[in-house]
Amino acid sequence: MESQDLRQAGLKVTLPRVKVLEILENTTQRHMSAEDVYKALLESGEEIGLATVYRVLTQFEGAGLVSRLSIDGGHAVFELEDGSHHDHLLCIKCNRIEEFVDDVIEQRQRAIALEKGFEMTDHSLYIYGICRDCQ
Amino acid sequence: MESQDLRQAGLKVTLPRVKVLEILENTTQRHMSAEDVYKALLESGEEIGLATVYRVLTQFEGAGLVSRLSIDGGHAVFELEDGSHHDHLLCIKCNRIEEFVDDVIEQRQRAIALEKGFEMTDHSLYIYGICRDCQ
DNA sequence: ATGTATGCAAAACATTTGCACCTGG
DNA sequence: CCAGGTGCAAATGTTTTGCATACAT
Repeated sequence: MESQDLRQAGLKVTLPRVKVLEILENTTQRHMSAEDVYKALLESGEEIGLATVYRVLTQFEGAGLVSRLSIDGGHAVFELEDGSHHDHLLCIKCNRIEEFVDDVIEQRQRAIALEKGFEMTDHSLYIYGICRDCQ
Repeated sequence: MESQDLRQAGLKVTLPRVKVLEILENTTQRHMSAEDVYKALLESGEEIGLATVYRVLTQFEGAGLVSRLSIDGGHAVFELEDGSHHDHLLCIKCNRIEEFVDDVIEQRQRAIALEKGFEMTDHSLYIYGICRDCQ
């Protein structure tokens, strides 16, 4: 139940937060922008402001419930956090997003950070291309 | 000489283009935002509009004279293109940007795209961390 | 009750665009 | 001369914020 997740995350259980979480959990589309979530809310008859959607998603990110991807600069999409780190492949034609995990890359990144004297805190990797269906 | 580079890139040699290119070539700071370039122009006494700086940088990108990096979503910086592909390490404290090349990662990316049926067109990899001097 | 959350409208921000004017070849 | 480039101001799209009101605990 969503209320539990919210309470555990230290967030007060409010209608907008429950509804946004419901949308994220029930969508077939794993990656949604704030606007997408907002539209989905309107479609399910919820009167929630776009500003609130942004606020809620940002809080969810802070609480570790979702993660934010920054696609092509100036457009964020959110995905439910499932604990498993992964990177993304994006189709530049249909905007499909696929996920992948690659231990070799993960390890090399750590090695590079070390070499350069950086304490790695995060990384972002996007592979852009044309997916099977769009070729 | 800058005029040559511009002509070769198929761009008419105009004052704004020459000046922007000069800034990029003479700055110690390899990575500059449009705003940075604009300010540098003002400081060197050039009256060039910010809109023009954006237009020029975009044309330069198209012509392969510079490449555009999209840092943390919604803020682009430009670097002179030197022909060598590389990725970036960013210090989250001092905003320093370092470059690196890693063939293992490059190759793995290609392999992943292939596996997923994507025809890879591009990729972006940023490692975030705290640099030696900021730790 | 009371501190937090929300809605709305307005602001912020980086970037782009329309249009009249200017300029390079 | 004339296509293309520029400056300015206004528009854009996304995200954030101020503030008065509403709500969860």
